[in-house]
Amino acid sequence: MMPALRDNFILPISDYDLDSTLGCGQAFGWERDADGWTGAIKGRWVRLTSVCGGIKVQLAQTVRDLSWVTDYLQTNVNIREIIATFPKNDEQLRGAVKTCVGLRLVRQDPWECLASFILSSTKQIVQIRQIVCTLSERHGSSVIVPSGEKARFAFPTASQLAMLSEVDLRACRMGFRAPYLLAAARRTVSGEINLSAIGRMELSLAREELMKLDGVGEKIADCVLLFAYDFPTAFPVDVWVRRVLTQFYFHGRKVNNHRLRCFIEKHFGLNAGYAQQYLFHHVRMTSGKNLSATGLAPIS
DNA sequence: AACCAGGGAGCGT
DNA sequence: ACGCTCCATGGT
Repeated sequence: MMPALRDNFILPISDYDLDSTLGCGQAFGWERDADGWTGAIKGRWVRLTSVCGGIKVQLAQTVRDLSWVTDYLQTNVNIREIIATFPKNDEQLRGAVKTCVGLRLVRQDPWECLASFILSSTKQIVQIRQIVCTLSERHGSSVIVPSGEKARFAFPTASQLAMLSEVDLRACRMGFRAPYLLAAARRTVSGEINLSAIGRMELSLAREELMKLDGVGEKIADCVLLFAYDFPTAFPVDVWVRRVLTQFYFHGRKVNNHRLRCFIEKHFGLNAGYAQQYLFHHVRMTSGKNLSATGLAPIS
């Protein structure tokens, strides 16, 4: 029997915190208001609200198939099973997990994720959001929204960006990242870099492939591998993660990259990427720094 | 008003 | 392998 045509659903799920998941800097196209988050998945308008027992999903049009939403939100993932794969005797990590209950990883579109993270270098979360928003408004396709809702725009496709000029991109306030993004778009369109094929590669090869792109180093490659592709051991190391790793596991002494990667590989296990996300979120929340500029403070 | 944020390229060591 | 500077922008 076919499921009914509906434009709103409740996804029954526990341990899913929308605020930390959509606001923590893994995806940049979501907008928060008083009671929920609005964004677009695969060019379709979506509004998500935390309700008792799950997540309320509102759409602009009726659908039968919700798999594009559940795939994005990864609501089929059993987070307890993931956490159970973390190292048993790591009290520091356990503590981080405890302070971040409900933090999840979502599964993003590879191009949008790659482009967003090319834009992320040396930028704070609010600024990345700002750039993504401007870029989408000016160069992305408009999305069908329910009556009364404000206009929304999908993140521009590689083809949409490839035909622009560096000047057009710089006008979206992305500075020196403009030539990187433009080249990535053009090389994606030309097929020189094949984003679908990357998902089928072995992790280290996929990483090398992404790092062929100008403006994509280890950190950004790992973000794309973790947030867009199914590589649960990808482990992005930014300054925050490096900081928390040296504190927790190296007595605050500095470690070279090689030793750090060796440690990560042998310590965190099958779902290292999730562990990274908990450590990242935890250290940012507890660093004592003013997070108002990061977009995290008003969310939590 | 200088300085900071903070990833990657490109350099020199 | 390591360290340094620059990049563009917006916030403090």
